[in-house]
Amino acid sequence: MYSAIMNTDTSERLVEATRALLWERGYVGTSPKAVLRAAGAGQGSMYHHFAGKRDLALAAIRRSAEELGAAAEAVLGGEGPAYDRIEAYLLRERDVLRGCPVGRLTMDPEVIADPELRAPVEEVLDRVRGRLAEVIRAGLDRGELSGPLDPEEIAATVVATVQGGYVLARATGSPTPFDSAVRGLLALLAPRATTTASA
Amino acid sequence: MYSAIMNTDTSERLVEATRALLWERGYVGTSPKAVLRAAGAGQGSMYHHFAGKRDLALAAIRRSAEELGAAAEAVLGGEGPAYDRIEAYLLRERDVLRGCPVGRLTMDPEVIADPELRAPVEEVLDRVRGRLAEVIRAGLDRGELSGPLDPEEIAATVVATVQGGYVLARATGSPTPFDSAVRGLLALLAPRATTTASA
DNA sequence: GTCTATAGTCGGATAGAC
DNA sequence: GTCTATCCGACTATAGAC
Repeated sequence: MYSAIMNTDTSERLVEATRALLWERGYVGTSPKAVLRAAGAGQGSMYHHFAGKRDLALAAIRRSAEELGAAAEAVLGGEGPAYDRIEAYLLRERDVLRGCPVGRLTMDPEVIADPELRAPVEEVLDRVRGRLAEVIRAGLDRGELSGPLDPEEIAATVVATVQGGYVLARATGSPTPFDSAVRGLLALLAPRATTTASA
Repeated sequence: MYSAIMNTDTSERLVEATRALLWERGYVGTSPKAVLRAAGAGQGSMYHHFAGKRDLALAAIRRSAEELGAAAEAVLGGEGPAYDRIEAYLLRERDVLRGCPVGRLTMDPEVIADPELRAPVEEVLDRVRGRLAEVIRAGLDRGELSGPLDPEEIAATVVATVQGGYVLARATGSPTPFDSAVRGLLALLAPRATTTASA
């Protein structure tokens, strides 16, 4: 395809269908047959555009990772104070009960065992973590955040809280524990009486 | 089995093999055949002791949940200060790269869709969260923890950080981000200069 | 490019001998 | 209680017609 325009074509529909199924059922739980049914295509179409299940999943995972990275950058790249940007990241619109389309894949042994499939997952999660660390570091420098905190560690805590929040929400069948976890973290991050350790 | 003694029997081996496979591959990724191979049993044995895959998984999930609850209670039930007990919970021995044998199941659509399979997962996660909330509430009452914090929220944050830490660790193939997330959370929980909001 | 037909393997479960 | 034999459908892929 040298003409990149015009794409509600079959290839496109196959990738989108795969993304949805990967999100819901993971790699092991997603069959080519199910993808074809969802995309409204036949066997031949899929094997014409992709080498097989793995190749199709690779395209889908790459796109999901890209999308997640863009969404994170959209809320973290702003101009406000560090706390506000972290808050925006934590409170951004999410389909909590569906879980994270990227984080979910880490529980798939076949994804984790395959370096190429795992790479987009690792990269985007690292990137978000790094971006959060920058925001936190800037916040500490400007005195917007209190205490002797390691930016990399806090960034990991923030991402982990979100990823773990999905787990709690799915376990209970309700978004409530996700929201609780996020509010708890925000309370811990909230600038206290700025008496730092200088007392 | 009215004589509860004597159990390295087949039934026992089947449950243990199922627990291990469920942990590694999840419900959809675990086949009866793989369980039988791991347990060194034949088809007949399994269908004699259990009604089928689902029934076997139910037994395995219940046991894993029980074990997790006991491990959590062991570190949280101590006598020390709240911070120390939370720290003990966060730092307890874990096979980080294998993920959480219980939390992992929340990503399995067939487990989540089946109320009986989901119940042990929900219950134990709720129980740990409740137990942590008690510890935190006591810590706040005794002034061991600072600030206007909601015990239920902080408890959710603590459990979420652990569950999400597994995700980050598996994504990178290293336990490091799990440890970072935990240390970040401990730094946030650490009693500051106890100047609370009374200034 | 897309379709149907076909192949070989595995998944989950049953039947019946021992 | 445990075993082997067997069933049927699903999974992943290939072949070849259109």
